[in-house]
Amino acid sequence: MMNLSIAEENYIKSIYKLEEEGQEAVTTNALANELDTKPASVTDMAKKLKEKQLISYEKYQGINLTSEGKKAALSIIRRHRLWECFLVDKLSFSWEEVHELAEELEHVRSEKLINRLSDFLGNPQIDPHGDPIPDALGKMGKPRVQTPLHKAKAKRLEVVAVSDKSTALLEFLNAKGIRLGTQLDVIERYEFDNSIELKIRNQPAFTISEQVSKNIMVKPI
Amino acid sequence: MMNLSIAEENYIKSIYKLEEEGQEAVTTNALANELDTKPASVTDMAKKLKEKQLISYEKYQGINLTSEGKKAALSIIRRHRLWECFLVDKLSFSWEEVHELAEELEHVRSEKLINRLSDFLGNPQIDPHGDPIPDALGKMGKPRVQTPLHKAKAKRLEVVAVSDKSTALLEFLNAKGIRLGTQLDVIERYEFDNSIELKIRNQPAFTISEQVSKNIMVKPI
DNA sequence: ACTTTTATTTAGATTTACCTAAACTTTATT
DNA sequence: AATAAAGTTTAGGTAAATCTAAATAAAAGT
Ligand SMILES: [Mn+2]
Ligand SMILES: [Mn+2]
Ligand SMILES: [Mn+2]
Ligand SMILES: [Mn+2]
Repeated sequence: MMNLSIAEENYIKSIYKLEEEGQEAVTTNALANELDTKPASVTDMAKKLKEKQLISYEKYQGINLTSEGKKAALSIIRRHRLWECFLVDKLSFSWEEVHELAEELEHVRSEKLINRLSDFLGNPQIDPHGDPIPDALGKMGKPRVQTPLHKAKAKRLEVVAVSDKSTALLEFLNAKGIRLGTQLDVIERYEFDNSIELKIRNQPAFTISEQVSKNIMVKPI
Repeated sequence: MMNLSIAEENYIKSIYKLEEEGQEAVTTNALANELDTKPASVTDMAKKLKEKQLISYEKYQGINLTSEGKKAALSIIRRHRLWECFLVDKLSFSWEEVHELAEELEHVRSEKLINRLSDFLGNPQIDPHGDPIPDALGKMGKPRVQTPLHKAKAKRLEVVAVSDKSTALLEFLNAKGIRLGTQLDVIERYEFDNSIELKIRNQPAFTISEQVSKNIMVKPI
């Protein structure tokens, strides 16, 4: 596997993410938006990554990772999520603080370092946001059947992941007492704005917007 | 303190190192050599760092860090050495493996991260090569009176640091059983090539070159 | 089918961090 | 003091990663 620049790694990771979110072919605009850059820059980089055989790309046809590209993406994601575990488990950061830091730490490329880190952490399977961690060979468990709260049918649910890692959302969840493993009772669903009234065991009920519930992944208990 | 690029940080750190080694003003050539780059590139960067007020520099007169520059250098060195401690103490790397990795990790700039890391490690005072670690305020203990083995007078000595961090030297020292804290008996000094015959407690005596002894810092016991 | 809107690409610049080759200073040697 | 050698800077260029503005293609509306 060849050496990628930090910029190239960030592109690969974002392409992986958008593909995972369902995009058949990742569009120039979607990538520009995800990476907070301009479409023209994406087109430039697309040519370069195609040259390196990490993506398939034809003018106006969007982008897809090749199997080489997927391998690279999984390796970067593994680093990212292990560093997040380290920060939370060992340095007592909270889940809304670690994404930005891991965004930088993930670019230190050393197999040996990352495998030792994994051992040191007890080879964790999920990161602080509930996302699965690829193993040293790039295997990432099952695709994880993620039901977002706004589509869940059961009344009693457990939080298994959050899909948006922004500080804004995570701080909101902190304030409401929602974290990984939290058990929720759905009291009411309001059709008007798709808001949901929730209750956590000994606490008073509260309401969250659809925007929020879309980003909370749950499983029935 | 402004934001420095990785390249700028590496320059600042190298200037600090060369100043520490005694250079009144750091020369263009010395820096180019230290950073494995070309003198013309050093001149370019010198202009930029002067602009940012991190160094004082006049054409043909060499380079010196300003107090701002020193502050920046100490912060980078703190990060470098704490990561080295982490790698050795927590991930069981050996001392010859950690310099290159720390060379990358040091560029993740977060006060909070580095202070938590320091706490996590028990606020160590010296790194795996015997070098002192600046505290959060940039204080670095005493300048440490480092006697290189080739100049030491006493017969019984303890290894307190190594000044060259190359894998080559450190692996050589590993092979000879020399590490931090090792106690050495000087058996003989050969005037011809300044080689030194040494003995470590239960082991057979062996001889090291001046090249090596220059890089082993000792104190009498 | 034609037109408007949206998405994407190209053309041409910019910034950072390098480089080589040539010019210029400083220092050392006759 | 004059010349040679060594060190340093300038001039001009390259590659990566970005940008804006203009051109072109695809999609959506009528
Ligand atoms: Mn990143
Ligand atoms: Mn995460
Ligand atoms: Mn470095
Ligand atoms: Mn060190």
